[in-house]
Amino acid sequence: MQKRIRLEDVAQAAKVSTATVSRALSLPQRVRPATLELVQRAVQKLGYVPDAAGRALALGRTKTVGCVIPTLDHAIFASSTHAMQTTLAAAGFQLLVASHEYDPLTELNLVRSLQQRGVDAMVLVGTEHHKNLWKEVLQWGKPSLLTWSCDARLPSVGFDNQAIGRLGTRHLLDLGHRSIGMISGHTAHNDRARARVEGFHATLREAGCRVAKDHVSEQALKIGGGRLGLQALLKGAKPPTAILCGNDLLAVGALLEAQRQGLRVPQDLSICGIDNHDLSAEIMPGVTTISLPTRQLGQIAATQILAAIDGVPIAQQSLLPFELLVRGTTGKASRRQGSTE
Amino acid sequence: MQKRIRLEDVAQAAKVSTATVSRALSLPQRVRPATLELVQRAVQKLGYVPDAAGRALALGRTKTVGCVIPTLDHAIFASSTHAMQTTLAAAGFQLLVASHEYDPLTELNLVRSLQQRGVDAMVLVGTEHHKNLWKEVLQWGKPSLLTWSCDARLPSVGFDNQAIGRLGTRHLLDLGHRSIGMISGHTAHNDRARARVEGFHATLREAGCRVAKDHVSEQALKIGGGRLGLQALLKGAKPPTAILCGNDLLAVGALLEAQRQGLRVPQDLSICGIDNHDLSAEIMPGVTTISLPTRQLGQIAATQILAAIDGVPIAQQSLLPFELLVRGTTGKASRRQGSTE
DNA sequence: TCTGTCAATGTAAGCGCTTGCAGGCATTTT
DNA sequence: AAAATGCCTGCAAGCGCTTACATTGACAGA
Repeated sequence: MQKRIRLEDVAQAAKVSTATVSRALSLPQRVRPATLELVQRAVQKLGYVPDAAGRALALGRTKTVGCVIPTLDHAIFASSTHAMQTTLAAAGFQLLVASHEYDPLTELNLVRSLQQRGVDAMVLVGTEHHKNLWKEVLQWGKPSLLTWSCDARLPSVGFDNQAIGRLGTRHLLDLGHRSIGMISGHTAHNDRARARVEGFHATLREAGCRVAKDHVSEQALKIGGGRLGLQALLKGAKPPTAILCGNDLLAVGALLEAQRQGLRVPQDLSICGIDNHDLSAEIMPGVTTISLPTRQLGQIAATQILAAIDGVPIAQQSLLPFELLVRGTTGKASRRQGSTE
Repeated sequence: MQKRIRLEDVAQAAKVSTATVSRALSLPQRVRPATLELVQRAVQKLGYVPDAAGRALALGRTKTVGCVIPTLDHAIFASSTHAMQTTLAAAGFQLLVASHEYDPLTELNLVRSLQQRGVDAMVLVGTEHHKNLWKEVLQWGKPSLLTWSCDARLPSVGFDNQAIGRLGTRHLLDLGHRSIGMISGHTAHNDRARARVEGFHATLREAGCRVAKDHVSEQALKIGGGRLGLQALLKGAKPPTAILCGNDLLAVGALLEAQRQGLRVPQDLSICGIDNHDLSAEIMPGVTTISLPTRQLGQIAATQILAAIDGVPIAQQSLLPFELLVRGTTGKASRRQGSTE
């Protein structure tokens, strides 16, 4: 294992000073073409790779953005994160991703660790965080960005999750359903899930519908959770005739479970998801869902954060649009269903 | 934005030297308890956060591991990567993840960028890479690890992908099928996919079965790909009676498409996947698949890489076990099917 | 020919941290 | 009581890079 090649080695090989090499590499136009050539040849020959630590120390910037997300297991975060990464990479920035599995303390530690590592900016998901996290991020002195939700305390690019919940609920109401349930992700430490449930409740309240306690079930955000959720909702005395699900995996789970139990979807039960997961379009019947532009979210977040790093003032709050995609799992409430109350 | 707090500020506040502060933080037992207390109080009061760049420069190590994967979009990489991250985090290491979307040149650049950033080790996926990547990784001087596949050139922890292809094919043969097709992911730049296809071909050859050209279709690794793949295979003169799919998303796609076309699975068509995706267990009928311990893969990879960083010699090749999970999408070839040839 | 100008290059001072070395002091050993 | 032994602590050198400032030299104008 030969010693690492430093800028100085290149300088020696090219018979110029380290300053010149440095300039040749970062400001080629400030160096005579002949010299540039010389340096490049030396770099080539020695296989020189600049050391980011040294540069970071000298510059005080690392060309790195930290991103702390709840989990990589959901396709949805994978997709927005990936879009961010791509956009940042195009600008020469590296994305440092870390996930905390919905644990606020872990999240706090991840943020600290990223700050230590000198990231130039930080991207967070959601508004609910450890108390200290807010404090430390706000007094950090480098740009931070909230995603998925919006909050006045920090520039944000995300959704009005309550409105998402409302849209889904509205759709079911419009179909004539009056007994509507919800299968949500766990709302502890998850403001997105909570807001969607709030939207659900608010809309029903405004429509004059009562929501039975046992018409809402919290489950893990996966297909199995949807199954369990439906089982729970069906156990009640008056099962709902329509269900809003916190995401599409839950919706698919509910759909599969309904089919297993011999319920016809949508004749006997309507199901609406959120996310527009790949699967929802493919399965039979197609899952009615609310489509969120997640790639766009990542891309916009990246653009904003790059602007912020450059000191350009950025929009405080960007709310992204979303849209209802009616497919096969939602249908008119039957006469009998609708009349119930 | 107040100036960043440095070690020296802490030293001043605690009225000791920077050396003592440094030691207090990294080797507390080599400092008098009273002094330690003093330093800790100062750190606390000033909210000091050590700068990783400075430390990296002084130490020559960054406590960082780079990981370059094809994509975050597949649950399967998300899962192994996540497991790695967790294990590394427990040891105080950060994982730097970057994905290249199956583009060798992008991958090369990512690797270089990570090397620049001074990662202490590198984790790669698969054996197929840009020519220069191999060269540069091998002469890099820090530990690297291959995952998902194995290759003698580098320590590896992964699967015998050809054997995986064989196992699936064997299963279909054992059920009496003789006309077997395969829907694979794109094999360009993807040695895993290619090895599985090879296993498929080899097993059939050994069994004396001919594989028609139009019995193998390459598709994008998603449900839609599975649909298209099945359509392609059914177009041929003698459609196969059983299909091996490169992963479970393809299998589910094939299943859904078969159902749409009125084919009964498994009576008219058997389908076998690879991966054991969540979905496969939930959908009806359950998808027969080969289950791969992906979380374990991530965990083992992390453990190995940590050992390598510590200079402990590690196993050159770790092949992980996998297992056939027979569910509802594969069944005996019907008399008529079996007799064909 | 001399001076002023300007572009190209070199010199050297850090960036924040760790650590080998040496000094200072208290406790033991002789 | 003097010398030896160790434990703490401080001093200062450097890790690899950038950049303000100094220097050099070429060329234009006088």
